[in-house]
Amino acid sequence: MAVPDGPGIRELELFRDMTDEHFVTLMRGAYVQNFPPQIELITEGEPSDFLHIVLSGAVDLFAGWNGRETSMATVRPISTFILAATIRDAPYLMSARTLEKSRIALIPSEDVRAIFAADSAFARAIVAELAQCYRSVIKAQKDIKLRTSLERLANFLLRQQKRASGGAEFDLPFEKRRLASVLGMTPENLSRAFKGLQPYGIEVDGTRIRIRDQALLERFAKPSPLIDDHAS
Amino acid sequence: MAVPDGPGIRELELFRDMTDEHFVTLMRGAYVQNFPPQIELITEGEPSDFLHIVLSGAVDLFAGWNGRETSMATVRPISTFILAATIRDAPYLMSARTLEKSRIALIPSEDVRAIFAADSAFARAIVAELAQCYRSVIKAQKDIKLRTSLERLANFLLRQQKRASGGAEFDLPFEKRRLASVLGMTPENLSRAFKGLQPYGIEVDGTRIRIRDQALLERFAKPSPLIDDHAS
DNA sequence: GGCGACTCTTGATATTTATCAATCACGTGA
DNA sequence: TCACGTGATTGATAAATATCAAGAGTCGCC
Repeated sequence: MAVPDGPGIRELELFRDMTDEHFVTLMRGAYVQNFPPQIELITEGEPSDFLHIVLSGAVDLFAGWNGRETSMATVRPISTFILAATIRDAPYLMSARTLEKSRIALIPSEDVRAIFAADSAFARAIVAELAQCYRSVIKAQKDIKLRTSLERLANFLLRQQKRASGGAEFDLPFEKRRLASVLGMTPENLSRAFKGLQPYGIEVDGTRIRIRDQALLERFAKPSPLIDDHAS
Repeated sequence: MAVPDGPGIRELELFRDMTDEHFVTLMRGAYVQNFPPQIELITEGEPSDFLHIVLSGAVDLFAGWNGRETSMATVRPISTFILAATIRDAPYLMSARTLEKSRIALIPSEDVRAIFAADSAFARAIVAELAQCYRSVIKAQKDIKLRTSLERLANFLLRQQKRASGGAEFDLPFEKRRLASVLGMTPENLSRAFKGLQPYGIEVDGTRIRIRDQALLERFAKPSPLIDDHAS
């Protein structure tokens, strides 16, 4: 029930430039909660009552249809999720579950919409964030429509490598079966895809990845900033 | 070169609530142009100098990688495209080309960003539009990750039917090869997919579609508002 | 009317991906 | 320590999808 004034939130791009007064108002109705792993935080189809912010841990956004399920994205600290549903006051399009023990801030959607109308700096930040999210999904869409699973994996590894300081070795950020789902394939196929990348210098040991020949992998993966740059 | 004060733009949700003064300012730098079919309006990777608005005709948004190409969406009057790139002042993630003879309004991105900062009603409208766009892409992503090509086609037909007044017969809104690309398959496979839907009461005659048994098709397609409702 | 360019369709085949079943590896807790 | 559960891997097979190569229809145009 503590007000989430701890490290992080205020420094989020989304809240950085709004007035103190509005920030306090927003936080008054908010609360922070700790969740164990594998807890379903929201369910697709439900009304969006809260804007969620991951303070620590990790959250998986996923969606289902007709008995199938697919992982759409992983949210890591410190960022928000389901902003769009909150803004439009529309039902969630995705479900969310904790991957690890996580600390989540919840801000009533109503308050977000109210302050959004009153604080133009906040409004601007929301627009920037939404535009960013939109572009991320477009990139994911291009990834899946233009590339084979092997190419998707190769490019994922390059992106992950960059995120993990750029060295030749790094760890996968989550379980392989979730990676498979994110990349739009089955766990069995992911195993085979890793083998398929051996000729391009990929070594796998459990969750540890080693890129033996950076140039060779890049020649195969052909990463493009218009798909793989998460920043722009 | 005429100022685009004709029917439509001002009534767009995006511009409806902004002040007259700001609207006029925005339109001062804008211009309207007619394009023949198959003209490439923008190219992915280029800086986003203009917000585009389709006044009449139709525009295809597509993306390419490594010699492949895929159709991402079709923009029909009256709506904008590449709003996100304009807002973030980032390069286009998609290219755009006219499908038919089209009338397009172009508003300098700089002006959009300036007025956006000054007019809170405009800012709010942009947020609503962006959130809408984001949700649309999420739905498209779910469509492609959770469904087979046959299911995607079946649901596309149901969506198209609804858009075309809901009768048992309607026309495809564009060429089959583009439809194939939108649905993430090859033209050959689309042909076969249409045949595969015959047992579910689909009849195809050129661009004309007939749904002989609505309930049967829906039982197969299992449309979901969380994927197929374009409105919410 | 008939040529040419184009899309669409069809068939044969290859590739990619999924499914099913079994085994392996690893960590946890009794 | 050893069973147990879980995720990862592997192999065999099936299904989905793509590719290649014709052919058939369509449309505009001379």
